[in-house]
Amino acid sequence: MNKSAPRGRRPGSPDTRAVILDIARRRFLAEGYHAVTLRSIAAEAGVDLALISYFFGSKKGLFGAALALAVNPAEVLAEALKGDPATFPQRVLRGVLAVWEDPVAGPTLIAMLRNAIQEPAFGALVKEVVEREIVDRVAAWLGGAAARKRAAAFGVQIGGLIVTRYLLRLEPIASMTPDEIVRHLGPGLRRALQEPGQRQEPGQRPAGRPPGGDRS
Amino acid sequence: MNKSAPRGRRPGSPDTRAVILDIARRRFLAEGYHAVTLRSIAAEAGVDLALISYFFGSKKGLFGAALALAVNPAEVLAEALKGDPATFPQRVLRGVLAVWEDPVAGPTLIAMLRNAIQEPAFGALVKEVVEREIVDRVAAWLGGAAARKRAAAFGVQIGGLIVTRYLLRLEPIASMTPDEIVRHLGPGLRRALQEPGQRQEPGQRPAGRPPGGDRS
DNA sequence: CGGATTTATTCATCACCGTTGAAATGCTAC
DNA sequence: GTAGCATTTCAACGGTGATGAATAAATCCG
Repeated sequence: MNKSAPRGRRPGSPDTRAVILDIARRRFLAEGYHAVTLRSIAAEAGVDLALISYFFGSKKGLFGAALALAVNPAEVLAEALKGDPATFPQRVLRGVLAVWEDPVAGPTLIAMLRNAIQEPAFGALVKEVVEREIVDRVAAWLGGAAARKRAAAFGVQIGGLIVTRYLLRLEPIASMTPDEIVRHLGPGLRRALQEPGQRQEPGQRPAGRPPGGDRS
Repeated sequence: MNKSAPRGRRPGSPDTRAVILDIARRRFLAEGYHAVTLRSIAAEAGVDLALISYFFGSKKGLFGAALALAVNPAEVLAEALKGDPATFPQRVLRGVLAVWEDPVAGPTLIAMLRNAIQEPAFGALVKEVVEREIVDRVAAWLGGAAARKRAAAFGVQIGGLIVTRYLLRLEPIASMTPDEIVRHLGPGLRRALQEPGQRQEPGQRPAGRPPGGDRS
């Protein structure tokens, strides 16, 4: 019972590369980077192990290629930046929740973040993107004194939400509804955007700061 | 040049177990779980590979044993719960910063958290401890409506601080001084502890809310 | 003291992992 | 058609964590 396929190229034009990529994506998301072996992917694709190296160079290369087509999280922010400044935190929260709970984008982002936390090379990339695309933009939008630090305080809370809700799945944060999240996190988020000395005036946005303001 | 040690037990009473544990701790903290091989630890300890399995069962067992003697993060909270309620957030922030920047406890906690995020079994343990020791206690201390959810909003921010500052080392949060952290995160943290509907009155703790203890 | 038991240690080996180089085969351009 | 390129399998390598058997010291017990 010699079932080994003949040696060279297969007849027809089967897109083997795409098949491997599909299987890899599904497996990596479901089981995590280290738990998935190249051999098992090759077996599931009905393909020799070496073909994966041929197409993607290495296991890391395959992982990167499989998870490449994620959404760009910066778009959520760009969208949220456009509306009424008074409700900016709510919009960001809604957007973040929508993206991270999207059945295709969410798991991809989670897998990427998981790996960023343990793989320094990958982590540096995430770090750079977040700093440039998130912190700097919020800081520019904020203006005023210590804008970058206020943006950081904002980012801390968004990051905390993501990690506790989606990575560690801590309760009760993991099972709260989006409305509850907005209700409980919105005020603190808004407060973090203000300048630290200031008191919050009831019923209005902190005065004297038109949204197109000066740089930090 | 046959340098192989004789087979059985060594003379004297060398505490080989402790030696292995020491080396393992240093290496795991410096290089991370996956980068360290049991063989390299065994070599550095001048010991056969199988001895590690004999003492600790598996690589995971060794990792757990090597990182077991960490501080109890719940103590930080217990300490902070005792003082003036108005400055509770500041005390927690100072305590968290002190522990996570401690040269011995800090790296241990970071390594544990890193692994908790990628290893579901280990993550479940962290999850349980945090929920029981942190969230529940803060909720009990808070009292009032939706105490557990307000405590969760608090925990989100503390968790976000830890992840962004110590795990991902995002700027500018990673290089801010403790004073700056307290200045920028304190107000948002205090706001998260209040009940969501309320407006913050300047200069005092939230006044007596209507006792309509509605579950959210 | 001396034999039996427990504890510590090495050796040899296993199955599996990711990577690599060589060979074989089909497809495409000239 | 045939030369070259893209795809595919095969075979092997060194490295990994785990495990069972052999051996020697320490300890217990009479």
